Amino acid sequence: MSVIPDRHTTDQVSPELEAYALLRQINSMMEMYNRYDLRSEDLTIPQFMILNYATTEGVPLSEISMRMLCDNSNLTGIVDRLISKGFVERRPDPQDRRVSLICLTSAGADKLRRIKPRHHAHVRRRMRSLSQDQVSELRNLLQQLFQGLQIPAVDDDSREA
Amino acid sequence: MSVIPDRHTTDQVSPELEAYALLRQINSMMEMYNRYDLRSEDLTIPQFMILNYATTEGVPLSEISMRMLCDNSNLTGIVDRLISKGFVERRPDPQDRRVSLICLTSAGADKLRRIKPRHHAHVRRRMRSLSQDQVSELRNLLQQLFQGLQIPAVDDDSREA
DNA sequence: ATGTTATAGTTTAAACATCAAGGAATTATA
DNA sequence: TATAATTCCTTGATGTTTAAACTATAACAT
Repeated sequence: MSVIPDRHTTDQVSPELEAYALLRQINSMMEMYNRYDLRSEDLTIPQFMILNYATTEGVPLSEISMRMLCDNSNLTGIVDRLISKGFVERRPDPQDRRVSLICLTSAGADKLRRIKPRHHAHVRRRMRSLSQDQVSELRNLLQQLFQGLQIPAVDDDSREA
Repeated sequence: MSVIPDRHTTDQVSPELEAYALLRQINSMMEMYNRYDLRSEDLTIPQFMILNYATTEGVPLSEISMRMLCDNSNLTGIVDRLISKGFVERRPDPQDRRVSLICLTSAGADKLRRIKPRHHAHVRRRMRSLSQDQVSELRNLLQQLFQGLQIPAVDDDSREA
């Protein structure tokens, strides 16, 4: 392997690194498309995600942050903006006064009903370069990889005990 | 290892949407791990990425932003921070006075030599839940998907004028 | 009751991203 | 040569993310 740091290609030798680089790039491009789609609706990606997780009955903020794999503190500001747009509201949980429930308003539900089917259609269309079988195969591989990631990395090179 | 049960399971019907959801989640988790790894080196992910693209001879900033699929304006501040840490420097391009070349310092090269092999090893290790064949298969599918995304979704007419 | 620990959410500051706008240098075109 | 269009980079406004510190509530142990 070359020691000299060379500009482009020769670094990415292993299939693992190639696969991961592709995964990141695909994610970036899909995000670009999603951002563009949502722009005309005056929504950002995280705002749309929260809208998707909220319900009319209300969902605890921390449940949303767990699903979104992010910290509670992220959501505070995003929820604030969604509230100012009238799409969600905060309501205290009568069972547990620490919890604030994120509730979809009827305006939010309308918005979601209008956007979501189109978003899903876009995602499906953007994956048309794969056959149905290939999509299923991809999903299975990603599922397996995801589950492997769930159990946090115990380092090999760091001998414990 | 239960992946959080999704309340809205009725939404995720198609393999395409499932695959995309998994891709996003995997990307999030890998980023979490990467961020954690780099933390001890006092580097952020974007800083590490720029470091990887920079060379001692110098690379135009816009070349880096193209590779990173981001805007030039992102990099200005990140490069500033890398400069203040002594890992890169800006040099004017004698050929074209508009461009500023991002040059890896020897300190930056040292840092990179120390971090990069470990980072690559981590990525490979985190994909161990897939066999070698599965990794190759995944790479091929992602490659195909990525190429399909390259040409922006023009609905039907993929004919060249 | 008292104190400890854990959980839910917010706040803050620093870093990053997106987008629009602008300055400076280059290239294209008349 | 003049001017228009383009390219490279930066700046500023708005929004998101991370990490740490904080408030308030809850659960649990003496």
